[in-house]
Amino acid sequence: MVQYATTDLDMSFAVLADATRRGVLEQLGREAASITQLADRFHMTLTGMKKHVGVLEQAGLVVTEKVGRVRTCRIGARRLDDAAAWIERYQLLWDARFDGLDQVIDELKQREQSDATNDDRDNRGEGTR
Amino acid sequence: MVQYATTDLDMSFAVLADATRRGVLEQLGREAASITQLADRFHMTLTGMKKHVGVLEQAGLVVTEKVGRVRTCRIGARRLDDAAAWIERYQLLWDARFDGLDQVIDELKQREQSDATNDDRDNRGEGTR
DNA sequence: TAAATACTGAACCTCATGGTTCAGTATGCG
DNA sequence: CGCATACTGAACCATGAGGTTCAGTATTTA
Repeated sequence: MVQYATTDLDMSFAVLADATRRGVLEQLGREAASITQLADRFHMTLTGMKKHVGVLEQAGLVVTEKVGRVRTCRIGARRLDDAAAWIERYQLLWDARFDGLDQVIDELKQREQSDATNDDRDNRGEGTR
Repeated sequence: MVQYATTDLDMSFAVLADATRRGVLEQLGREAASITQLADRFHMTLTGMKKHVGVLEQAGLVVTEKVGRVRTCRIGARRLDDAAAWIERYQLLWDARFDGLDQVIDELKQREQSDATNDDRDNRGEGTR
């Protein structure tokens, strides 16, 4: 479908945006588990958990292996380095920006105060029709 | 339930799961911009970009200020520390898990070899934990 | 004052997500 | 064998995300 246009980074972050999936990752980080065990632990149907595991597996964050009728899930070889790297890069940008802007911010705060006496409504402009 | 204070983390990661939003953050990290400028840069309607900015603003990652008819967007005071922290914590878990399993894996490989000389082609040896 | 600019909000569209139920299939056990 | 267990897949559902258009409102500019 459409989804293949999305990048690894998109997928990494999207995967992490779900609390259940983060929980599963942490759980598997501690100990391998079957689908049933995970479903129980997160109060969800087998089918529902299977989907989450599928997402995690497709992202390379989890590997599974079926032995007999039991599918065992473990954390996968892929780390979250790309996501971590993006955030780290952004932190640098942020630091540079804010370090350089410290004076400007002070100025803005002062200006804000004088503006407040004048006009403090910013987003609710309609009074007249 | 076992879950975290899901909302913040959920939001942080969800915000980052969109390439446009990541781009906007990077852009604003370099230089403040109006909605129109951002919309142009990312080939999107004003309304569309406004929504993204709204999401970023609600997450505290962007602040905006309307002066006259122009709304100027800047990166906000909030850093991505919570997201970074989660990933970092997971990296530790991951390392511990995989470091701890190194010997096991080595053993398994060796066992594989001796098994191959035998007759048993079953190498799914993780049964014992 | 009239026209262009910049944003805003409502309504709508399409598609993905997170979850379910239900009906299988394969496996293990007594 | 016959039943319970464990997973699988299809179908369905509700919600929300990401985007659009269209019709405004407010501000600047000529």
